[in-house]
Amino acid sequence: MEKAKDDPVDLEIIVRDEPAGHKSELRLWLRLLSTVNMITQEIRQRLRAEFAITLPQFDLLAQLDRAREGLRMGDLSKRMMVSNGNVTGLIERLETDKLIVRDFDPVDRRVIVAKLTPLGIAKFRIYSKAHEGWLADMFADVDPVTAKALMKHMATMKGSVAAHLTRGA
Amino acid sequence: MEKAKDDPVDLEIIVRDEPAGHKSELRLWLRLLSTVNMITQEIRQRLRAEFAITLPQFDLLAQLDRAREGLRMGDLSKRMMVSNGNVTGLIERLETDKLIVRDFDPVDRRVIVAKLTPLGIAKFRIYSKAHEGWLADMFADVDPVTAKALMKHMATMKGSVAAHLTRGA
DNA sequence: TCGAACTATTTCAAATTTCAATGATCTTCG
DNA sequence: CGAAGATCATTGAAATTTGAAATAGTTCGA
Repeated sequence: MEKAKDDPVDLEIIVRDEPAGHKSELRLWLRLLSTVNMITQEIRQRLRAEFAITLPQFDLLAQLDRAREGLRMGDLSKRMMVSNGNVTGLIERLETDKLIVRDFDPVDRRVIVAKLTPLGIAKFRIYSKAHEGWLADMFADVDPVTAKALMKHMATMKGSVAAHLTRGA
Repeated sequence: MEKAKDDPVDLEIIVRDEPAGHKSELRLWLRLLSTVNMITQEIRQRLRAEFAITLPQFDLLAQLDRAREGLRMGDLSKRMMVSNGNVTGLIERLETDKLIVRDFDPVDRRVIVAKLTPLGIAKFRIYSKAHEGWLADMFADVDPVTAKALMKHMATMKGSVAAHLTRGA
């Protein structure tokens, strides 16, 4: 006796789980997102309260600190994962504050390279140390084993995501 | 023969690890952040391309979809982890599009409750299904064991962070 | 070498976002 | 009751952010 496609039980399951039961992925995503948001807001608030600097500006300084020879606007945009126009505005404000400078590339005159000034380096050193301390505080109850597992599993997840992007497949 | 504090090797380690060796926390944070950014940008782009809706608007609709009886502006603000003023602007645009409505609370006239319209419910249902599918795609290479471990470990991390916030301890 | 196709950056409009200040309403307590 | 203090939401200014269009410069093939 055949059953399959007309089995009422199967239909019931299908209806309840429309359309493909991806709830667990959604839950994982929401947990990831809310945790990151929580941390982000805490850092934003502390940067403002203690150093009167915004989080996006801190992020940009951090990129330049890691690349002392400077970065092109486009590279900054890619590394920060924000739009080109966004970087232009941030750079303008930081240049006004004398924390960075813009230099034209003599070889390719379309290219602009931004780098930290000595003042920018000095100030970021201070911000950066505090920032690391805040993270260590917030992660204090995460034991090393858990942290290590997270590093590994997040690498897996990041790889999966990167492999399934619409654009940069 | 005593050694300890004058041991050159120990000093070397200390110097290299100034000021308190929180590099591993920083690395974990950056990995978390970049992964979430990658996913966020992908979802933002797909929402725009396929449904002509912005990510913040989708997020707000999602909150209201989970609370069919409606939410106060302040609750929306807390759940979305954004400022009060931000929610006001988002709600105004969504109200213009007839996706949500605002009602005064008859008991407490300071309170405003936002809820989905039937149109909002119908449209969000479509957006939501697509959204879940995109997540499932992006997480396709994350095996269930890894996913389960991530759920658990992210709960630990979220708890640690929540316990060490400046504000809402 | 000319011009079409690319590439790097800026510009612009609209939306988002924060933070502080304001307005309106409630609550409490003398 | 009635004012001080607390709560809820909006407003306004400045910064951030996106996405598309515009600018300027480079490259490469006919």
